[in-house]
Amino acid sequence: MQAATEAPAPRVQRRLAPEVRRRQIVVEAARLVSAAGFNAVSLNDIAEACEIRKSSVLHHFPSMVDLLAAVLAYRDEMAAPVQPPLEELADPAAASAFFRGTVEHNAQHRELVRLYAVLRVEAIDPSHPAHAYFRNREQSTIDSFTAILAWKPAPILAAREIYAFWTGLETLWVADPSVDMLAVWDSFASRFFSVPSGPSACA
Amino acid sequence: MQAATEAPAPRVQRRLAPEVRRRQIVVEAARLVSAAGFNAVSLNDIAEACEIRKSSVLHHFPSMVDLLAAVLAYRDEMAAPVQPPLEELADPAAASAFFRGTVEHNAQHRELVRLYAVLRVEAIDPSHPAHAYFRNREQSTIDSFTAILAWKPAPILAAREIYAFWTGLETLWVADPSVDMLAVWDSFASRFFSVPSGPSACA
DNA sequence: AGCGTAATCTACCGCGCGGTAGATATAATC
DNA sequence: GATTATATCTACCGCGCGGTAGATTACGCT
Repeated sequence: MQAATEAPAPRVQRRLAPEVRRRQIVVEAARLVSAAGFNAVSLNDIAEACEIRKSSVLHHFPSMVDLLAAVLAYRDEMAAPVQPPLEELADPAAASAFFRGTVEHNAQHRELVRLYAVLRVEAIDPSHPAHAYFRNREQSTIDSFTAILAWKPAPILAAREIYAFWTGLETLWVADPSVDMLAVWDSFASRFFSVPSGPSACA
Repeated sequence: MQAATEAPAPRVQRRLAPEVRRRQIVVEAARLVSAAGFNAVSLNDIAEACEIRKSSVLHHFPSMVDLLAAVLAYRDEMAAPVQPPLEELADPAAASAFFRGTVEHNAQHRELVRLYAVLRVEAIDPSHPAHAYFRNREQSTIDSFTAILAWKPAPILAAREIYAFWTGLETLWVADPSVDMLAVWDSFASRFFSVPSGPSACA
């Protein structure tokens, strides 16, 4: 029966290169925020995930809002592997393939999709620190879609439709991982990208 | 130059019947939560909106979580005007009309739609007090849709598709009121509810 | 091995949080 | 008008929040 009830955590102070630590903080913050939303995550939560103190987090990021900005930049960096020029997507087949490929890609990056879905809705509130970011991003995304869907009778309407479905599907999938996102996408896309005036469309 | 720099708020203590006050608290809480999410609203915010103290709010509701439950019950109460039996919706025309009518109805109740959209995503987190509520609600909604869409080749897939689009569209509309929700809905529904084997479908 | 930089730490600040306890005052009833 | 029930109030509690100040210590460099 040793009397040693002490030393529950033999912590050793470990020092990381600034860029390494910064990256770790951003990654852990993204993980926590994607799970519970920015409003539900504290400086201490992030510090604990990195096994440091909150003042050390603030040494690398001046404030929580700055850290959130870094998280958004991190998401952008991770979620844009390839972006072909819009001119190459200006017909139904190319557009369909592009969208499907992106859905396929996102289906393998659950956490990033969840981060986007959660923050986007939280940021509807104009006082949310990510409000402007998402307003701009949403606008430019729908603008791109409108350009891609120029062959549709009502491109703006179609762009809003596909964006609404896309985000709705991702949210559904984030809430329930058992949903086969690609199957639901194909169900939608088979109608959305069909050309009803074509010779074989009504077989 | 009157020296009276006092009495900025000539407050009079007003007493309301419990059911009236309870209702007021729930309505104001719903308004605030729909705007910023449950995580961003405090007891004090709600009390101020009712022009009482937070301890008075807690006199009517034992805790914030109980108040949230009341808010959810309030939403259910407001958002279910008529619900025809499923058997009457078992064909494309009836289903299409039912869905369209509900979208039309929701387009006139922005705040309730926003409340649902915001809480639903916040509650993806299992530790959120509304998590179980939305898990159940989402499941039963998709189950109902599956029954209504039994005439589709893949009813479950179709149910998830229409639910994803619906919620995505509502979220898009909540974030940007300039979106014509009904027009985007019709764009989607005209394909979703069309019967490609019909004689006039490909005119 | 010794030095200097700076990443990390401890300690603290003011504030607002959800919630509790008990005093006060409003309004219905007799 | 006096009595009573209770809605509302004031005051307080412990805690965790984001953020600051300054001491400490790990590590690269010579």
